[in-house]
Amino acid sequence: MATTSPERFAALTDAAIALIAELGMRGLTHRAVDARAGLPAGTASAYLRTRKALVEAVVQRIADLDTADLATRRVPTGVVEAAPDLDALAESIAALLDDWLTAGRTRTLARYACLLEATHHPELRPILAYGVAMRAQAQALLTAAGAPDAEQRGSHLVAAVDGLLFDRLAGAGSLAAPPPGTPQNRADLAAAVRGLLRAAVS
Amino acid sequence: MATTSPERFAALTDAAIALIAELGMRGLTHRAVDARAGLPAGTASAYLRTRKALVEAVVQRIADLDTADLATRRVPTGVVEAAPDLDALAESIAALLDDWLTAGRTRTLARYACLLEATHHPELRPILAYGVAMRAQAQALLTAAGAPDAEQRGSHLVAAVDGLLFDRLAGAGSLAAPPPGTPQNRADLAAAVRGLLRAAVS
DNA sequence: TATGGCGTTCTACAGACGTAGAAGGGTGGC
DNA sequence: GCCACCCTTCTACGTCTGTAGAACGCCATA
Repeated sequence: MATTSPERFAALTDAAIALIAELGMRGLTHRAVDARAGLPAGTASAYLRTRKALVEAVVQRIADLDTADLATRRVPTGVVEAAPDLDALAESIAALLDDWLTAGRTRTLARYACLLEATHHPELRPILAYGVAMRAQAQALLTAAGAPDAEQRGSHLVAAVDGLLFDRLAGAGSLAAPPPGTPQNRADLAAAVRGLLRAAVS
Repeated sequence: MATTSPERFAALTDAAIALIAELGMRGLTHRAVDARAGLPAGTASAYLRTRKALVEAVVQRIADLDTADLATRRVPTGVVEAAPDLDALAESIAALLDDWLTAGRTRTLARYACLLEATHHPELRPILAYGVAMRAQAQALLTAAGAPDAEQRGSHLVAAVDGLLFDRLAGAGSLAAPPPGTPQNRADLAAAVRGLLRAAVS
């Protein structure tokens, strides 16, 4: 219960996220977190005694960063009106995806690892927060656009966009896809998202 | 090098896949595989001495099962003609997804875990070829349908469909989504896939 | 200056893990 | 009937991991 220094706590969880991204869940150990964070051995164990606590802290941290991230990226103004500017929206979503593939790649990798872990550990459900937020935004958009079945379509839309993200992340389509961070990739992603948006509102 | 009994080998890799699905990559150990397969302790270690070999065998097995699975599910006849029956195709894709969420859930979970693992272990990448096969089919379809940018759109399509699968698997959309295996789920998936197909060919 | 509390750092330990090699046992050739 | 071979099974061992608790040092108070 020695949760006294917030920056120390943040350093630990960030180190844990980096480890998960680099080595997978298997690489997440108390000692590795200490080393990665540059803190004396035993620190992670003192702050988060059990491994469960460690994983839960990671999930909470990712969820917090995600919601903060999504909050700063508001949907472009004028988009949720009756005649939404789908192209502009597609661009901004593509930019988000590209960010999550480059600067935010670490967190994205860790998030998917936790998502998989949450399959058999319901207490990790907070990791789903980003999806919930995105779904809400999508459903609001589709409702405003007057699309039928906004709830269902919004959910499908988010899932499909998530698929694009995972695809680029895992390199499944690496044969033809441009590397993340390049203008081509953003353009390619924007084209894909544009198609998805158009289909959702039609 | 004692790879003598094929059914023993298959039992080991299947047990390994089940373990990954249940406990994640962290649960994949030689001893756990032995126990799960009901074979004497030390068997997995004898067949697949290093952990790397164990993981690679798992990946290979998943890839084999995937390609065998996809080979039996041929695209419905008359679909790749000039006027493809998108609704029928959507139905059959939805059926595949639903199968992979129920009967094939174990393998689906293990596949995503391996996909994530392949991110930092390139030697695992070439073996996970299920996406390649699906992409080829999608691109052939779109080409036949006369869609522009068939290659790019086919890739996006597969990624989006994969997103639907992962979404249902991880329960991200569990708030509103019907449980896998039910007719509602198949119908819901079919609706989503239909939208994606229509957008891809337009 | 002494003292008490509290956050930090270190040490301990049991169990699990990866890996290697020895022991065991059954089968085919001679 | 005997032997050699090879697959299987068992044992060994050094390392890593999770978890606990003791030792330490710092700061505030008296």
